[in-house]
Amino acid sequence: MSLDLRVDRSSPVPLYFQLSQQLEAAIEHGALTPGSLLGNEIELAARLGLSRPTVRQAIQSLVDKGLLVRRRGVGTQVVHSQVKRPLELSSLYDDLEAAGQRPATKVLVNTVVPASAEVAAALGVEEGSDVHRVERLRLAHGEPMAYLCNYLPPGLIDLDTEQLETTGLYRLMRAAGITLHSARQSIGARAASAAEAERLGEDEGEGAPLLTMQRTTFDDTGRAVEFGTHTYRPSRYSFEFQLLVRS
Amino acid sequence: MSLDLRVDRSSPVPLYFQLSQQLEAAIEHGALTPGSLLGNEIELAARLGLSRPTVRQAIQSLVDKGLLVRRRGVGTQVVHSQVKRPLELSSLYDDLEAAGQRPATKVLVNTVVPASAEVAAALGVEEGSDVHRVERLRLAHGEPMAYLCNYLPPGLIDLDTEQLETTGLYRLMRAAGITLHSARQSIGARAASAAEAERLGEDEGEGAPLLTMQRTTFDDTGRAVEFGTHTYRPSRYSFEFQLLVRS
DNA sequence: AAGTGGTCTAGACCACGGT
DNA sequence: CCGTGGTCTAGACCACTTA
Repeated sequence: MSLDLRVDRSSPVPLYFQLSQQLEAAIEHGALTPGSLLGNEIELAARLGLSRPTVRQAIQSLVDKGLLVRRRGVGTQVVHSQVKRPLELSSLYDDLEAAGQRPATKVLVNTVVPASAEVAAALGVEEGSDVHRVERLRLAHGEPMAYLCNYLPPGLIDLDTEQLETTGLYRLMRAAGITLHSARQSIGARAASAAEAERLGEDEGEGAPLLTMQRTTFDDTGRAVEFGTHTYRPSRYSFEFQLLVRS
Repeated sequence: MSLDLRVDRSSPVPLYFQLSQQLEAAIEHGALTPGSLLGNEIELAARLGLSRPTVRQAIQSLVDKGLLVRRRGVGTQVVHSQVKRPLELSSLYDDLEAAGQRPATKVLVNTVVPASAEVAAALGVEEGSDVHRVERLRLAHGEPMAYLCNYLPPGLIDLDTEQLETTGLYRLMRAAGITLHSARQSIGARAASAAEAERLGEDEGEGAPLLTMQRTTFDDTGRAVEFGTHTYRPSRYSFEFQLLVRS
């Protein structure tokens, strides 16, 4: 059926990006079915009036996303997949909002404290120097879901309690011009203390299983911009993500 | 210091790959320090006798890995980082081996069973059709660390109990010519049943917190090749990984 | 204004997979 | 053998950052 592809050369959007978006959309809503061939690059380039490298760049970006597979001597195929989106550095707030869970946040603490050894090591600052400390309780449908304790280096961002209650920390950082780049995460589990169980509303009380996550986030210059220790109610939350095999 | 870079045109290894490997090695052992500029692409291309697109391809691959950052009008910098390796589809066996933990495996069950509704949905086979079922206990230093229950579609791979005890499932699949492509994971926590606690040697017994993981793995044609339900002793294991922000 | 990366072209030859 | 993707070249112009 030949797929209606076209590029707009007067647009400021790069040509390869226009093409990759259209291909992705075609895959998304089923115009390109799993397993179907994409047709060779030279023909595709000729049809669109583009050079082969430009077409390759578009296709490669979708291969990197895991939507397409290329095989020498065969061609480029749509992956056969239940595959949807790759793992990304996600915000719990955004995750909940996307799931239609109506997230709410209660800021418990928003202050400046001297950095403990652990926090200093994670953020790359002097032990005992001032860092921001924010403790929040995240609720969904009025039920506690997670307890979030975060540390931030000073002077990076203005931590307004009201803003923290209406949006996520990541969104605030991005709005402050910080380009998030990578994060190191550790996910584990342990038994709750009596105080933790109480805080999260776990009826089981002390000893109830908790899902824990520690994360240090870096901006594009490699500086640590946030260190967080989070605990989740496992009955309410789990981490779901998609991995791609690195080639 | 100018960094001793060179390419071997008689090698079958692609030029861009030779270059990216040398740059990565230079970053790894500190010849290129965090924050340092890489010098402009044109000059680098001229110095190596390569074309600019080839040099760009080398640099881009390191940008994708999170080792370099590019800025228009500024240049290409080494990321400032504690950043090491990106998240990959990992094998518990390989992880443990890399950590010097001397993994051992005890195969508890290796049989063929009719697929339950959950397994059938995950593997994309008919409910009640035959699937392989493997239950293993993974030990490190002689201590139980995880209980692994996996299902595989029939006819994919020869599941030899002896091989399963000496290596990981992923390595067996790769050796059988299966190209792993992506996986969908869910990580959570819950309380152990009495039997589970016993199996993992948790003294706390029933109610002890467990770290749980469910994973469906797909090959490069998008077919599900493995579905697993794993439980880990949280005192012995946690998931550690690095995320990159998708651009 | 100068220098950087971002995009794009129009070719070329090679390696691999299937016939 | 032919067709595919994989790699590579030698240019070009543009957009952005910094001084």
